[in-house]
Amino acid sequence: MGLVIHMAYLDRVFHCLSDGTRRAVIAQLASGPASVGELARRHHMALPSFMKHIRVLEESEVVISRKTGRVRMCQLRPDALTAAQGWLERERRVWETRLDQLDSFIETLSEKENARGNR
Amino acid sequence: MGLVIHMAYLDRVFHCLSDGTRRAVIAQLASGPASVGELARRHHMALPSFMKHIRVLEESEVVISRKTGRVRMCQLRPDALTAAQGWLERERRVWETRLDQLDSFIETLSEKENARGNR
DNA sequence: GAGATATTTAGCCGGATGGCTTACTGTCTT
DNA sequence: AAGACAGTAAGCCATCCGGCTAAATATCTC
Repeated sequence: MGLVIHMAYLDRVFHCLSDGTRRAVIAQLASGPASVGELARRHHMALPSFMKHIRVLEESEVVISRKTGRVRMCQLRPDALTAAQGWLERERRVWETRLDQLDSFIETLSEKENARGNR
Repeated sequence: MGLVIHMAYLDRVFHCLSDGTRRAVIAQLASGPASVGELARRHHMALPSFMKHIRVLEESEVVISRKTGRVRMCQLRPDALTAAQGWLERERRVWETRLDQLDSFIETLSEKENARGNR
């Protein structure tokens, strides 16, 4: 049950990362907070279009923003990318373990092969 | 120029990962190859719908498949997730470096603060 | 309080996505 | 050669995506 939520969360994070503009924003925010306006200026894009990206970034919990006066400042969340990274690492671990097992299986096979050859 | 291609590639990989069904397929393939039919059976889904996922997985170069006779076997590519993982790690590194710098900046500040206090 | 500034809201648009069914094409199996 | 089986092709459909413009809403600044 909590699993479903978790799934939907990964859906959102990876979807968020699947767009070049959003990845660029993340990259920029990694070196410090910035206002929506500052961020938008670097991407030849109308502000309302850009705002949609900000919303996606926030909904996927990669970015937080807070408005003071008329300017909204954005920053990366401390644990922004850990969920995505975590999933990838776990999968990779399974996958590599299996490859290792396969290797040693093949090794075993060729040892047997040798043994047979030495008969 | 090669950069653009690289971007589009990341787009595809992350988009590929943004769907729970496809992540489940990857998880399953991590523990060994399987046919399209076997894979489809575990996801209450019509085969043609499922095939679209397989196509996405192949286009994002996460999975390879080969048809022998009437059955198509799928497996993970050896370097399936490295691009995605690589991007995440690089971003995270920048982000953490900055946090460290921020820490030491704050530390410097409070040292100055102390110095001033000691005047 | 008028005007500049920084968003924000609303809504349009073409194209992609992710599900479906139905019909076709090969490849076994008997 | 007939029928079962595994996958594909074609095309329908609702919804989402990522861009746009035009108009509204605050919040400075003078």
